[in-house]
Amino acid sequence: MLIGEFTHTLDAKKRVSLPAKFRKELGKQAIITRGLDKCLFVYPLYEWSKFAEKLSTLSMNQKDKRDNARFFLAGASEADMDQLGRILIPDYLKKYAELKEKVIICGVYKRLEIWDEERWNKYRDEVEKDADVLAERLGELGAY
Amino acid sequence: MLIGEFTHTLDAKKRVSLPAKFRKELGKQAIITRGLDKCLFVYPLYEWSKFAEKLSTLSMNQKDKRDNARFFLAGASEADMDQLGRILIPDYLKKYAELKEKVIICGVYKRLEIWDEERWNKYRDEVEKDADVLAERLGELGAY
DNA sequence: CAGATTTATCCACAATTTCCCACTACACTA
DNA sequence: TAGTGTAGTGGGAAATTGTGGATAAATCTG
Repeated sequence: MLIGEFTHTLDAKKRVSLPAKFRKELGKQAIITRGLDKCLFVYPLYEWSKFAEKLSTLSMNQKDKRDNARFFLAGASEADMDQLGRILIPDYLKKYAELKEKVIICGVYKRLEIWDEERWNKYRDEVEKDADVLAERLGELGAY
Repeated sequence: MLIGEFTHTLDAKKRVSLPAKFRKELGKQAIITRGLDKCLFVYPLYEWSKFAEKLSTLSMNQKDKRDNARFFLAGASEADMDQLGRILIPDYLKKYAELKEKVIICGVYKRLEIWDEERWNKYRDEVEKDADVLAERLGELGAY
């Protein structure tokens, strides 16, 4: 189970080291793909293959299915770790997620997510704000 | 497994080098043909024969199926790589896909697709906008 | 058949990627 | 607190990749 939040740096050669905690679980090979909300997803190979297999069997005759397959498959890339547990972020994924030097790596159960630090902070602030509102309402309604 | 996205150039002699990553999987010969959404499909020989087999056994008495078969089969052409892993794009395919100098080569699991860079970017932006749909699909396919 | 144009094969350069090792920082142990 | 180990970061050298061009073979044309 991949949980926790880490700040790492993306070096000039577009490498990031994955938190040591996650390495055994990911094994030697992981797949990195476009994720939702402009972050990147990192899956252990076996998790991803299941997903890819399903995607690839979607009928080619329907445009929305083709679109989906392209987004996730073309957006994916094998990320094999070097001996120090770092992976390489392909250019197009770096652009997609707008990664700068500092990135956030967080575990979300079966996958990791990689965020640009700034975008992550903004995102989290918003979620937290919403949570306050939610909590307030709950309080008003006497749900505590 | 052919995945990933690469930007390459189509030179004056209508050659493109295929990403090194894909070469072993494609072998010395591939089939290139018209693809859907105005891109080109590139199949490894083995995958192509399966695909062609399927196409040719489609019922001959439905017009749309016949059209389909013609579209893919008549448009196909052998693409043998030179020693540096480049293939030649026939004129009629170059026109069909409106290829200019910069092209995108992306892997969609069992085939490659070749897109004109501009068209690809526009296309992807649109797909990306439908994040809701993507998220939904992810859910359906059990990627959470 | 000669000349011209296209097509194929080969080579060379430059830039990127890959692989390896070194350094620092922090934590845990003795 | 010194010592040991691990984790994260940075950089150098070698190998590979992508691209453009040169030369040779083939095809076309008048």
